[in-house]
Amino acid sequence: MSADLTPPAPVPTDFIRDIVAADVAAQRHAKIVTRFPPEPNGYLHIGHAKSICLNFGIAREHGGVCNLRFDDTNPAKEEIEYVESITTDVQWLIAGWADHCLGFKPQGAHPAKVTSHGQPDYYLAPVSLPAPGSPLPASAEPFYASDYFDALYEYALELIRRGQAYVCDLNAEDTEKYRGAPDRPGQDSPFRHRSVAENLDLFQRMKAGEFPDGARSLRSKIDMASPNMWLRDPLLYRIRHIPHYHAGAKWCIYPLYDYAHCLSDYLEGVSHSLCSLEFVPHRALYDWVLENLGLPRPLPHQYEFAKLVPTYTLLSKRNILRLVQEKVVAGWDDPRLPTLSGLRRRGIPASAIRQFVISVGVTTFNSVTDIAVFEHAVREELNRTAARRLAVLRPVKLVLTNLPAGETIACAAVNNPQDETPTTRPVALTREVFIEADDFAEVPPPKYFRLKPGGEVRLKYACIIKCDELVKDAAGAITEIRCTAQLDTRHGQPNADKKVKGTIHWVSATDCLDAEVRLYDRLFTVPEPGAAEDFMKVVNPKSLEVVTAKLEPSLAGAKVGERFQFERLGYFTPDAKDSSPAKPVFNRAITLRDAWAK
RNA sequence: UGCCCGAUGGUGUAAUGGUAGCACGAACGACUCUGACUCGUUCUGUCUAGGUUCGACUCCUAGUCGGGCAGCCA
Repeated sequence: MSADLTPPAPVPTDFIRDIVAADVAAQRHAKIVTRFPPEPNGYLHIGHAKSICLNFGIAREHGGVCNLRFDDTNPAKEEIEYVESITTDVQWLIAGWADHCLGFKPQGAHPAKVTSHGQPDYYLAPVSLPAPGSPLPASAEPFYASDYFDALYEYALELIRRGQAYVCDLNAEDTEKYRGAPDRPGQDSPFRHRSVAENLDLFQRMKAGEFPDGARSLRSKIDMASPNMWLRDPLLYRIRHIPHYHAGAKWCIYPLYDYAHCLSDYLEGVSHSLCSLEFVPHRALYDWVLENLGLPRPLPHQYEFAKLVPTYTLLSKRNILRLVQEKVVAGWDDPRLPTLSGLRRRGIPASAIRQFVISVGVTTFNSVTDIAVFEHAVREELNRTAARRLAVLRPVKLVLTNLPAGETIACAAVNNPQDETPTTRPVALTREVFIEADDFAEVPPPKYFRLKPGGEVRLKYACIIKCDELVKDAAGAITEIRCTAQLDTRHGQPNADKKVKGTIHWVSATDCLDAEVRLYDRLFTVPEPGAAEDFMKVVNPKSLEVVTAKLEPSLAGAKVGERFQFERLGYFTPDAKDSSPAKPVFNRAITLRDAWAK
């Protein structure tokens, strides 16, 4: 977790931040508490990054806290693998930016019985840090909705006592029939008018495991004729005789999202509960549960915003899972995927992801964001921070005929021209070098600045060379380009200022490193793969190209997490899984902008 | 064809009854030991029709178009 030296970008306001600011001004909450509540059933992607940056952003702007909470109320889908990856990804994304706002709870802690305003209540606070910004103790852990099952059960009992919930014996099919349709009112369940005593008895027996899966459910008693389908006596609990990855085998009844989520927010003292637009119809239910329990503390409120939809990418967990299962990609962390682990492995800095999702803004309009906005944020960050190195992806041999074999000419290469006081490193020019195949054309197209027969070009950081002659094999392919080096055009030499139109990169053929380099391109060929009949049919067959490149020797020490600009090519990082000193593997995060290619 | 939500350039977003701005993108140009970066110029917008008002992107009405809602998923 390195410090982020990015100057604090001005945070644009939005309608949610306006609401929070008004609540702060009115002192409606003792503290601003938000939460990021993923279900641990998949990996986090860049869409989640928008939610993370909103929730943590609001917390940090108000000296508040944002709890990481696993919304794990469906044991059929959730796995420990996902809680681990999600925890890692969240911490990576906010490191150096909002890590001091991350809300974790003491290990093993459950909501405590407390008294609030003279009333019995439950509450679970995040660990309190000795000083603001101090690191979380190793004993802290994320919040889990499944830690609230006891409290949730007590609240359900209370709802029953208040006559607001009942045990229903309808099966799933009949429940659906009774619910009616959006343009047709539903019908009351025949079990809607059971006595409180009978409901209490039945619900306790549900918990005790007396009934099979689906035999009964606990339902809210709201309005079967409501125009809002989510108010037609929605289920609160279902019976599932399966163990839970976190709660163990204790339960066979599990709460549903709409019941668990609002109460989880309440238990944690959440002030603002932010979710995406598809939950708008659920908001009335969120409020109903909280309001009908007579809770003593201030209630959290739900606000909704539009999801991020970038072009040329697929964001739903279900679809990403399919790409993984059908081996279109190599795993959840394949660098072509928009998962946070994939983006990290590809070499995308967390700060660029943050900058991107923040720049997109927060509204209630379902929009599609041009992926170019993301690419711009990545380039802007990497241009500022990445050290420059020389590397040749598709090497062609070039011989400097006036330079004796074995002689080396010391040159100084700038590490990052964007630094206020750029430093340099030595690179050695030798008789034989590699240049990029693209940088030579026997028959140059119009306006070609690079090397051509009889032409001159500068070898970056070295000198100007002139192309004298080509050596070809029997098939006519160029095997060697023979040039003369104009050594007096080196930096500090009399003709250093001589101008040529083109400058190309190079690597010494006798002092270089072989490396596998993975060149990634968009995974899909169309802007909205999700709108295609079958997104499998619009997968880009050229999304990955692997080359054996020649690298300048200093790249031997490259470490995972370091990012480099290979000059004139793009930004690259060692692959976290496959790269080793003996066999370096680099991933291309993104190319440089290339006006010439167009 | 019930209810809810939304609509500003190619894209995203700002303007909260008072000059429609910013960013991405595109085109052209300058600069350049990265055809990068940087800089300059240009491009394109308030869904429609009424109404309120001195004045409407903003408020009202109707329409059009788009999205959402009928899991014992979240």
